[in-house]
Amino acid sequence: MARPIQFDRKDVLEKAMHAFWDQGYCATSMASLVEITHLKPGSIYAAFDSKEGLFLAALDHYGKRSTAKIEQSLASADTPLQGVRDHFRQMAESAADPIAKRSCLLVNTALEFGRGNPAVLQRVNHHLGVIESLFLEALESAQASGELGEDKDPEALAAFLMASIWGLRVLGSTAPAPERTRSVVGQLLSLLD
Amino acid sequence: MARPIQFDRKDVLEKAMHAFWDQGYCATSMASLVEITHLKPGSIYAAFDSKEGLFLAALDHYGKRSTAKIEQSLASADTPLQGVRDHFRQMAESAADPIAKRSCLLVNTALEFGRGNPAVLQRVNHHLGVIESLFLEALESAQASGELGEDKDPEALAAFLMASIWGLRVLGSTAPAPERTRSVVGQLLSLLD
DNA sequence: ATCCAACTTGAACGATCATTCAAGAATAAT
DNA sequence: ATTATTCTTGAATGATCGTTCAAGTTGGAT
Repeated sequence: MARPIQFDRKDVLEKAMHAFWDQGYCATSMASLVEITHLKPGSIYAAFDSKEGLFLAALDHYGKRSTAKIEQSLASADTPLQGVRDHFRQMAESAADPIAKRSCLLVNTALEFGRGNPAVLQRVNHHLGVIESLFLEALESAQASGELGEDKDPEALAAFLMASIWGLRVLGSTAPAPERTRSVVGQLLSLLD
Repeated sequence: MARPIQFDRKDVLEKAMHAFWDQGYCATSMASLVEITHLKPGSIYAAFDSKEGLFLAALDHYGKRSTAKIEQSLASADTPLQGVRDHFRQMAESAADPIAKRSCLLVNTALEFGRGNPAVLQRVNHHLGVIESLFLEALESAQASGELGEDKDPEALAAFLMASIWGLRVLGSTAPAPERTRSVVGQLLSLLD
């Protein structure tokens, strides 16, 4: 029995996410968020409590977005292992595209906040954990079907794949050479054979 | 024929480096740098021009420090390939130690500055390039002596090792489990066999 | 039609930001 | 001892930071 919210929350989160992704948490000012979201300060604070609140919401938005993309890669492949390969090849290609976003917001956040902010780090670890479990699931399924050798350790491989993703993301923001990224992906995927 | 500088430049750079390493460039205020270095604002600006100038100097200090450490690992090993292995094992152990510094200042910097600041990114890429060339040298030397198989590609492996370092550094700042890091290192080193 | 709770607005807040600068202190050369 | 030059000091600068709030606006409930 009152005035309903005027803005589209998803749209605002998407815009805020890109701002934080591009510039980092600290370097993204409230003034720029006001400009980007076309909201006034009061509306932002009413909806998200604080700059950190808005950031956490944007982080969750990013997390869901990322896991959905991976789930799609895995689901649309012929076999589980092929899905994993597809996702990494796709990552290598997008790293070559200058328009595609650099690095990974989760990684950026983990590094920017250090051990300083438990609430933020817990959220980051949660999303990273979900992603890793998707890979682990695929690897275990591949092993069950005989696609992945019995001598392989799915858990160790999943952890390794996560570390590789992070490395690739950093690689993408330093060396823009496409063949370089493809070469690294080729190396790491050879561990799945 | 004038008053000489009173402070030890290396000492100041070391302190500033740790501050930037811990908190990032943006989150490290001039006020905190004044406190940490025990210099007054005027002295800092006289010696380093600006906050960014001090940061670049601290970044170079970090770069030299890092390359020296790797050179030592490689030089003190029995064989080139063993030196590479030693360095990664050592990295896995230090990642398990909560006292050891998290992540890598070069990577943090690359991610924090994005494509925004060419001067900073160029410096980061330079230091990363030096480190990669050290690994490449070791791998080529190993191949020449027959320690590394002729079927391996030293350049691709060196690029892969760099990506792995970055992944490990991120891993260290998210999941503190030591056996996890050791497992990842084991996986990636198996590519050298 | 009226009312009231919720949302929106935009100016204003004190705090902190990086930076400057004039005055004081210290040294090397004369 | 004097001078010339540089470094050090610490208060002050304007800008920008995240945040608040009182006034204005809107729309569902009665």
